[in-house]
Amino acid sequence: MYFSATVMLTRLFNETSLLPDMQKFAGWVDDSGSEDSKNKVEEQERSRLGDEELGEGYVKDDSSLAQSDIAGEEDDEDVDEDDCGDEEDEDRPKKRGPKKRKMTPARLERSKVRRNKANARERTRMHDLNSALDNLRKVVPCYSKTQKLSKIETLRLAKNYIWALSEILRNGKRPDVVSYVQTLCKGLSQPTTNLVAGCLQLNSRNFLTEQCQEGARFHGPNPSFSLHAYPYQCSRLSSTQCQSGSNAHGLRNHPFCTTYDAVFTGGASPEYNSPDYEAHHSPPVCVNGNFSLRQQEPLSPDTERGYHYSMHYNSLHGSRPSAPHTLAYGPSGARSGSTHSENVPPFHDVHVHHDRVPAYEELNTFFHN
DNA sequence: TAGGCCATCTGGTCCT
DNA sequence: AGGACCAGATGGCCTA
Repeated sequence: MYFSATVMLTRLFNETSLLPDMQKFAGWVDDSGSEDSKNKVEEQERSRLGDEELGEGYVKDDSSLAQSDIAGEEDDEDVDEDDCGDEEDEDRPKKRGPKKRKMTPARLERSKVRRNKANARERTRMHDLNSALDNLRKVVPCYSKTQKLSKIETLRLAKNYIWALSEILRNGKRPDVVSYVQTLCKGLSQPTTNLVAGCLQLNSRNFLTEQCQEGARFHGPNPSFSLHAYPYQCSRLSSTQCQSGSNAHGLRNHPFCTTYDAVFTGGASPEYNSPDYEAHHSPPVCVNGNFSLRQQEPLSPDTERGYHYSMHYNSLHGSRPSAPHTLAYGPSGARSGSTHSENVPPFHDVHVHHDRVPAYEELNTFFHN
């Protein structure tokens, strides 16, 4: 059995049976956004149907179908000729496969209907996929209704987010904000990096330059990151947008973005309960703690085109640190100061350490009951 | 104008 | 036969 990306995403975010208690726990209400997308889709469908009724829709469909069908009809004639000629010309190899039947007007019509139905199904499928992606956008850090992350960036950020949460659970300690942002931004484009940094109330330029200058900090005995230059300039988001923080240009603070303190210091974010939020805090879930180490694998130049990957995990080279308290995150960063002695597990009733695997199961049980 | 992103159509493949 | 999934092609929109 395999799960395609479509199935995974759709099941993950559309089938409420999978996550009812998690949603209950976190107060997720995904319907608002999906309503928007549904309305949009319905509007498009109405206009499309209207065009169709007017005979203006599916022009390309009809023409292409007509062309292919015409071609098919020509093929049919060829087949018929071949059939006649095969007996005469034995040198020519016989065509394999089922013989093409002549396209009668009825078959032509059925073919058109079938093609249109297939197109409609494909549209629906893609809409479902996009809807699932929209839901994913809402639960990853830095959700903005006006400045949506692209599909690929959404997936990358989600992957990093899961990774960061799993590291938090595994270590049972809060990371410093800079390391946390670094984890989230791994492999993201510069605009998205700026967006994430802005979401976390971190001046992205300072974040980047500071990291470049202080990169040595992350190359200690247990280095977590190495950071090189960011050659990318913010292209899609203006620099003012990127650096003015989460309130810029309609960007609304994502609960997780604004609640770094709330989550990791035990404080409460005043915005967290704001009705303005379209998204809700996603519960940290670590399925088994065994996240793939394939992040070290070379990325496909095709899929990763145009981006300069400037961060990588040095500590992910195959083996995990055996000590339960080995930090995958670097020392204290810009905001946390020297507060390691005050490190509080993000979830007071769950202490997850590397050598206590059942904690993950307990956590899963907690979220699924 | 180029490049990125996206929606849609389309034909192929696999499965039921 | 029909549906689901996938990838390629194409054209539109937006931004630098």
